[in-house]
Amino acid sequence: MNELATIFKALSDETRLRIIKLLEQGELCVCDITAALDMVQPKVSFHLSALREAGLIKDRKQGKWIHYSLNDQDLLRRMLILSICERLRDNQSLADSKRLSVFLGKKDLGRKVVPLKSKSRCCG
Amino acid sequence: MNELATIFKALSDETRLRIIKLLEQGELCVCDITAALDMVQPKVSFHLSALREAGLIKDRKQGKWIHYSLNDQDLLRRMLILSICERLRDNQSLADSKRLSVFLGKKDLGRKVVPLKSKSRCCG
DNA sequence: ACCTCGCATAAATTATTCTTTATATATTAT
DNA sequence: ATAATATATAAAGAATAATTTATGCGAGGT
Repeated sequence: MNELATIFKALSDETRLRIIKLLEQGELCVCDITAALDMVQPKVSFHLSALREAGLIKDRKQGKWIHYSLNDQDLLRRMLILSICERLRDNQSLADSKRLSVFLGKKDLGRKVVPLKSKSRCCG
Repeated sequence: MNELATIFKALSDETRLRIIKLLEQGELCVCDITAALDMVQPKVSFHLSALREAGLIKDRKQGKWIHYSLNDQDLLRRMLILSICERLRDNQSLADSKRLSVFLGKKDLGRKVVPLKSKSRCCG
C-alpha cells in the first residue's frame, strides 16, 4: 500500500488514536498501555505494530520491556499527531489517563516497598 | 465511530486519495471521475460516499449530474487535503489526469458538434 | 537450572470493508 | 409516453482487518 494510505489507515482506528493520545504523556511500555486501555495484551501489541509500521511510533528495548514513544520525525506525522492529541479530549481519554496513573502509581509503590533489592522494574 | 477516525478511515484507501487528487483540479461529476480512474461507476460512488460522510468533499446537484468538489472548510481537513495533493505526484495520478483530460476533451468536442440543439451535457 | 515476567506472534474466529452485478430513481431528450 | 443518461443503492461475494486464545521467546530473578 501507498505510504500515505498506510499512515491514514493506522490512524483510522479508535484504539490506535487512544494509544497516540496516551503517548503524548511520554514513553510508555506495553503493560502501561494495556492497563490504561484496559485491554488484553496481544490486542495492544497488534495495534502498536500498525502504528509502528506507519512510522508513527518508535520503540526502545530495555531489559524485559519495550518502551514506545511518538515518532514525530517529519512534518506530516508531527502535524497529524498534534491534531489528534488536540482533538482527543473526551471522557474516554480522561479515563485512560486515570487508569494509567493508577497503574503507574502501583508500580511506584512496589518500588518503594522493596527498594534495596533493586528488583527489575519497568521505568526503574 | 469517532469523527477523527472516520476522516482518517476515509483517507486510508488509495482510490479515495486518487479522487481527492483529481478534485484538486476543481469540481468534477461522477462520470468524469469514473473515466479518470477507469473504474465502474458504482465503485466510484461507493468511495465518493465515504469521502462525503467524512466531510472531505461536498456535492452539488445540477440537472442529471452531481458535481463533487473538495470540502476544505476547517483547518484539519484543509491541511490533510493539501498534504495529500502535495504528496500524490506519482505516475498513477498523472495517468488519471491524462484520462480525465481526454474524457473532458471528448465532451467538449461533442458540444461543438451539436451546439444549436443545446443538448443537456455535463459542465455545459 | 528453573521460574516468572513482558512482549511478540500464530491460528482461528468474527467483523468490516471493498468489489461486482443488478436494479431503482430522477432528469432530460425524442 | 418512451427512451436514454447520470447516479445511487441493494445484494452477494471476495478480500482485509480486528479480536481472542494459545504459545513461544528472551531477559532477569531465585
